Amino acid sequence: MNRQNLLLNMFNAMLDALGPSRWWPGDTPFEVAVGAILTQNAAWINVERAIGNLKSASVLDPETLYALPEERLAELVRPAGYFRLKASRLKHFLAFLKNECAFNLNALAAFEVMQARDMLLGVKGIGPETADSILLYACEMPVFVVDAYTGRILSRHGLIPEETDYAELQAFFMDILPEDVKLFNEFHALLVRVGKDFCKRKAGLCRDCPLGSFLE
DNA sequence: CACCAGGCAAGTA
DNA sequence: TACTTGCATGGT
Repeated sequence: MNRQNLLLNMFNAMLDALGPSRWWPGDTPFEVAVGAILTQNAAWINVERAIGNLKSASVLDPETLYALPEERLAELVRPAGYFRLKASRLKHFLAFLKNECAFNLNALAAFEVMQARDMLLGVKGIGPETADSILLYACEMPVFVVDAYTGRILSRHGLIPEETDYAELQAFFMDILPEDVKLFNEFHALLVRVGKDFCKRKAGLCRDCPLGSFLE
């Protein structure tokens, strides 16, 4: 079986088992981007609380959040953890949005994907996964998002070495798959769902994985 | 109680 | 370059 069919079969196995995902959760591209920063090393349920706080306070839009004092912002995003750090990162991102995008993420659509990616990576607090999540899920640009689950699932099924880094993992998908936003979106969403429900850090908690018989 | 969750940057050697 | 550490809340 060649590598492309391997990946597509893997995708279909997850899709058959779990159904389509309708991702990323968020009402607007800006909310998606904020969620991408808040979810760094945090449980999504806690990010939902933080976003709920921002909505309740009616501050979840670029201009209002830019003007909000950082201490007040930190207070609102507290449930997401690392709250002072994340308030600072959101402020860096908001300054970028104001200065480079006229407060509108759609401005990134004017650039090539990798150029937009480099711009985001220049923001302090935005690393590869956060940048790619914003590009794919908020801007609908074709980059494959890698996360902790991606490497864990692939290495546990013997497809890659455990120490494979972000760029290599991303290339593993992007060198093979067609450049398709919908495919990249659903593929990553399914990997996260499989990761959450079946592929915990402890290898023992890996029963009934949709990919369990995938490579037998 | 210990461990974990959709990372990232800064410091050390 | 390759490791290590700080950042923090809330669920299991």
